[in-house]
Amino acid sequence: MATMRDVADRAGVSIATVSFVVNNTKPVSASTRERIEAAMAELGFRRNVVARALASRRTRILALAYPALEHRLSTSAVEFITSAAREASSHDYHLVVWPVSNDSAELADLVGQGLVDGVLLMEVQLDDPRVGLLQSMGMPFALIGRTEDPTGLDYVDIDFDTSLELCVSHLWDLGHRRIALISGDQSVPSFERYGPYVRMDQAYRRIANERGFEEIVLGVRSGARYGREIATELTRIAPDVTGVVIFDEPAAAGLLAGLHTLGRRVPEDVSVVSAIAAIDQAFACDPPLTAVTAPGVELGLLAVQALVRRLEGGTPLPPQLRTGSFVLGESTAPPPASGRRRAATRRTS
Amino acid sequence: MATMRDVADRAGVSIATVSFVVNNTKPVSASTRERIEAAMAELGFRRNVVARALASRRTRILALAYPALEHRLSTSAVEFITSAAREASSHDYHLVVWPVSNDSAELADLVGQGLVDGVLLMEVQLDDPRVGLLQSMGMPFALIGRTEDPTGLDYVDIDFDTSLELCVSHLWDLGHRRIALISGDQSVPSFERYGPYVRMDQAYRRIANERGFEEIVLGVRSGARYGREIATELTRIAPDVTGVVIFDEPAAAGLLAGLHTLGRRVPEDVSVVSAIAAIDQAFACDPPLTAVTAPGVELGLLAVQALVRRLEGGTPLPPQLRTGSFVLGESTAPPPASGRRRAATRRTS
DNA sequence: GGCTTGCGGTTAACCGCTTTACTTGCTGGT
DNA sequence: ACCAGCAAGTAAAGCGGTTAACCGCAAGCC
Repeated sequence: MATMRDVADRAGVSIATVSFVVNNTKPVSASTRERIEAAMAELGFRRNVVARALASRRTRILALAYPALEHRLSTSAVEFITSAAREASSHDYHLVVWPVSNDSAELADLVGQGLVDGVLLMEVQLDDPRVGLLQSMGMPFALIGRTEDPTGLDYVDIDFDTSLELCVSHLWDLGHRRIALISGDQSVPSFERYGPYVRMDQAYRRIANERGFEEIVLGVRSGARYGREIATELTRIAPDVTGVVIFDEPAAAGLLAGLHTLGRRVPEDVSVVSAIAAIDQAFACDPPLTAVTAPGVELGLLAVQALVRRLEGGTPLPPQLRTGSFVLGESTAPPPASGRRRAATRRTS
Repeated sequence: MATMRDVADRAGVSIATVSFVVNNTKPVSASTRERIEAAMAELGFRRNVVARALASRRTRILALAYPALEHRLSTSAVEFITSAAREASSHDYHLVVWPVSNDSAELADLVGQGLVDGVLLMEVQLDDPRVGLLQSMGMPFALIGRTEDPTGLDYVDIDFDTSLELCVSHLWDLGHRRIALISGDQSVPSFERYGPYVRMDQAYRRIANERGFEEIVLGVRSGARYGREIATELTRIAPDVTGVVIFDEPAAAGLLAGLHTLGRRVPEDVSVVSAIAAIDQAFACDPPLTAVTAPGVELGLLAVQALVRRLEGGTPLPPQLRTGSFVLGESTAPPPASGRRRAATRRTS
């Protein structure tokens, strides 16, 4: 590979001048610039990013740190990674992936190597130790998700309130008044302080309260098999529920299958809305799921933008909350007559 | 961050000696080593990987290049990336993701930057231009997938023959004799030279020939909605088929849903086997799919091993073909009586 | 005792680029 | 004619390591 030295020699200038035109960092006369550009073209010059990183103390590499253990929002994860990498590349950054455990020693180790300028933190816990760690190491970062009190931090996240609002409104407008939420099982140790579950829960309780319907919340572990189980559980605990919002992608499909096995028809007997789904996933279900899609692509992009903004010293990007788009499937319909009667006895907002 | 200079000063040795103990690259007396290690611990020294990369001309960074356009084997992609990253990290390498288009100019550009020591190529076409490019640039690489003639290349891939054998044997042993393959639609431009489809096709024709059953091949575009369409197609074209092997994860779910809609029961009327599936995905279907899982984790690991081996100058790893594991679901059963009769008139191998 | 050897370290030359300080040649104001 | 000011370039000092070459010294050998 040709170096700047080679280019400089060939153009008859000093190496510094080459640097100036490559980075456009100091004015250079048109004629010299031309000679240099010609030389670069002839030699097929590409600047060595490692040397540049060392000299400029900025590697232009970002890390995406995500817990390898469990991929809760897994289906959107590829979209997310791809989107983040593309956006990074459009800002002339690279993206490395760090599948770190929640153990922050591992993260400290990686950060200490000085390979990256900034870190994107996925799957943030409400009291995530990694946040404090990065702060104490002086490493810029942005969150996908957020801690309990994310004031002053750069973050992007799903707008759980609006997402759930979309789901519930849809059911409500169809006439449902017994609407359950199936969310993460917070008795599972690693789930108990998981932001999305907590926030979805809060949103549900707020909405139930506002609209005046009874709160029915079930916890499910992530995974299709658990979705099947929860179908039984739901039927046992709250047989009169006509509308279900489920917040776990794999479990949603399992729920559908489970209800089917139990002889409960969807959507005739029960309507199901998935509060998070990749669009293709929703289509793969039978019946196709009515769902709010996961804004993975958008979040990946925004997270990188926020981080880059911070790194380049611009005004920080304000926190971004995003909702996926509502996709009408065939898993929702007006409640059966009995359900509707029940509803009539209640306050209708 | 403490530098080697700091450590050297504190331990009262030269910076070279520090380098030798850090890299264990030259013998150092026990006492000096101890002093240096103490100094490192006290200062919290972490060697700067960028400086090391520049000096040693090895960045210890690997790139994972994958076409961002379409993620055909998408569900296993996260597993794959994670697994590759973990394996890389266990060899003290980092992994950057390059969602490049098939345009090899983009790849050439990235390679030219000198950031990485080697490249993992995903979604390799039978006549992938990127292979020649990397060779001509002298950049070590390993393939996930393989070109038409991969002789001399480092690659890992799915063992399509064995995978399909598992699927067909299962159906055959249940008594099926009319067994169709639903694979990628090779009339779609970007699919026509796609290795997995071609190889799965070949494997099917070979097996059909060996066992003496009629070849019935349908092409489907990737995606659940197309799976639904293909259900109709299948029923129209070959209504007497009792066993189906489908090689597209999203379409498999769609196929199930489509058959259901058409009133064809699975597995009573038709048995369905997915020749590639993430385990959770298979469970999410209704009925749970009998499937051969995608060996994404294993392939990610092996690909990195092959590449690292090449980089470190060991004897190259021979090509690795892997089959996922067979998962018995509830989408397969003996064929209906009429189907079985038909079969009896044929050669039973 | 003189000479080779091997051990444990040190010196210093890079790796390829960025960036600050400095030179040089002009222009122009007075 | 003199000096300030500016534009265009250059020289050189790093950035934080790696590594080849070298060096002093004690042991080993005849």
